[in-house]
Amino acid sequence: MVRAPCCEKMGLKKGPWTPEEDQILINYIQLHGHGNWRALPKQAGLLRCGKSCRLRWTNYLRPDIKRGNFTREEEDTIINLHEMLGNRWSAIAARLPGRTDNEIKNVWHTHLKKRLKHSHGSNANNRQPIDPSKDIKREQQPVTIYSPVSPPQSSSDVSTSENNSNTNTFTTKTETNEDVSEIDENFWSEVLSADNSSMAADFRVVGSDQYFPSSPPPPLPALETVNGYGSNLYDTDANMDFWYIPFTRAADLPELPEF
DNA sequence: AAGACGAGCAACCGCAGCATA
DNA sequence: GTATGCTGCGGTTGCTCGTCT
Repeated sequence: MVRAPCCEKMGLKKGPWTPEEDQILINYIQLHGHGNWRALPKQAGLLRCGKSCRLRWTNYLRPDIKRGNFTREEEDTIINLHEMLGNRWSAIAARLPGRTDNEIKNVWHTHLKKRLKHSHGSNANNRQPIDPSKDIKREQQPVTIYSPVSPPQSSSDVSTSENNSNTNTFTTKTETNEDVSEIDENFWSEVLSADNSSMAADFRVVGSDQYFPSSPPPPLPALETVNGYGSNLYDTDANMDFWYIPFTRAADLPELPEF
């Protein structure tokens, strides 16, 4: 089996895009969309392969791309999601509006890996707090309870309190990279039937994101204290039919280590 | 001032997965 | 069931620019 000739051998251009090429691509996609990437360059009059066009569009020219430095919150989100998903950059990018998988990958390799290394020494894969400034004992982290059945509509609907060491913890399976765990049907009724104070006693943030099959809830306000990471409380996953909440009802979690 | 070096980032490469014939 | 084509993804490369010596 002979591999198809690469762009260069086909007389197609490689390397950095010129502003003129960018404009041609933008104009074409605005007029016709990008149904077939392979056919696009020919139809648009570009001496590029379809792959190159797609990459240029998705990573740079798309109108919803957010340019500029990553905020601390975005970096924390990436670290958090990477811990959960691994090198699934596109899945991570799906939760960071305006950021591309390529950009996130670059940021990870250039900034975040180093940051993690400095935070935890050589063991970058453990589950200890990421930022030294957030290096607080789990028992001191604020507790935040949300009901995915009826998501809170404002920050006043959120129950937050300081945790205590006598937590009677409900738990569920820790999320793996690939699986979506099933939540037993009693779970959310337990949550909903609990008043705020008992919820604070029953649940705690354990520093792990959790997916819950559900329809996407309405947007929530960002809460700076949640999970110590300052991220939104939940986010939708563009590719999957569920959403996640950055706390875990931790049924089968192992004993949390003391720090 | 200039060369060496390293960081950051855009772009490329190759593979896997999916759809279709 | 198999071959083929297309797209998307993750790993990697190499260019550019800033900093250091």
